[in-house]
Amino acid sequence: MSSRADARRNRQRLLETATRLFAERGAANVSMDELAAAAGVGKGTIYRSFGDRAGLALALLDESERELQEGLIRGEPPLGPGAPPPERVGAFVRAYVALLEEHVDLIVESQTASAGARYRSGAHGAWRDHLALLARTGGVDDSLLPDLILGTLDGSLYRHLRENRGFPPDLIADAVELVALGVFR
Amino acid sequence: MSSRADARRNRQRLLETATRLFAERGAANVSMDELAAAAGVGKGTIYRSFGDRAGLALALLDESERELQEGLIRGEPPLGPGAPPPERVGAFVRAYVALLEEHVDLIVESQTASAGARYRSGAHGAWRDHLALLARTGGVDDSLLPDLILGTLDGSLYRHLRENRGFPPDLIADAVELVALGVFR
DNA sequence: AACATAAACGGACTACAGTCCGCTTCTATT
DNA sequence: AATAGAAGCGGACTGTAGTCCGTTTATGTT
Repeated sequence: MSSRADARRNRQRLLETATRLFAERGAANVSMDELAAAAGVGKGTIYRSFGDRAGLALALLDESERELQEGLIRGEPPLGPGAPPPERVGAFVRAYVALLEEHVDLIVESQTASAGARYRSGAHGAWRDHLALLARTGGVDDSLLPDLILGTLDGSLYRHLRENRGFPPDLIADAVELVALGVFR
Repeated sequence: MSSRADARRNRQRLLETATRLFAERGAANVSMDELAAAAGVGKGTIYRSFGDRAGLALALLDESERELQEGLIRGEPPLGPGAPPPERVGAFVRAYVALLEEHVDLIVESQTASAGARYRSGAHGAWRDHLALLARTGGVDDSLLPDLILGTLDGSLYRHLRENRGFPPDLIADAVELVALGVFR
């Protein structure tokens, strides 16, 4: 990691403080100045550690995203290896909807900054790779379909469907699964 | 429209000036202050007319979106009425990709502002309604699938696929069509 | 322990979206 | 034509993301 201990400590404090503040008042209602003040550091320190607001959101998502990745690689089937591709696609969709349900705010924050920050994140690449692998295994074109399926799992779309249109997570997951399986037939 | 002639005139000038500036330097590189100055009005006038940046983008998109809507309602099949639903879905996808190709920047701008501005726009509702009608006609669930298909046509995703991943419009349209037809089978 | 130096810090500063409200201009009415 | 009131205007102001750079501090070296 960072060579200096104080930097690691500050980063850790920022992550903890951000988690708390975001939980208390909603990510969208916490400014970077407030976060800096609450964590007792200068604003520059946040930006040194995380680059920008999207980077902070991505860092806060990191743990949950790693867990899901772990499940995909080493978990029990059908999420992990062993089950036929269509079932694994369904399991992934459900797991990702659970992630959305818990962290929409962060996921949306991670998208808001300058064009396509999230698409270039490591986690997003992992989801794409996973779906691409399943596609190849199932004999399906793997170049664009993974991105399109992930498009149906977009954060602001999910929030819109949940909050404005009133659909429950299960129904959304069912519909996304239907779309995904339509191409994995 | 507005009751006052000067307001209509200012709105028109703003639309023309914005079109020109956006074309010259890219929408993302034109600030609201610059636009106001270039159009010779105060900044408040922009906000009175368009609400916010997303509203301005939506207004600039209006003409092209109306054309597409017109094509859906009164155009020749397969875009217009008369062809079987799956063919009409394909035609819509291609037409929408053409719209994206021409106006990604504006479409992305129309999404950037506060949560889900675009989802609540009239045009987006029209696309959803259109796909929902086709779904019903084809005996397919129409509650969520239209939104998910539109999710695969998201502006920032499209830009990412075009600019970062290097796919040409045709391939993207093919893939989206495949996804859409997968559920409309 | 003292030092050199690179890493990290912090807060003033910039640029920008969006708000607010006192002032101006249009227009319907007489 | 004069007028009153509503509609619209404009630019100073606010809040916030992100940058910049002079100052401070951690750490490896002697």
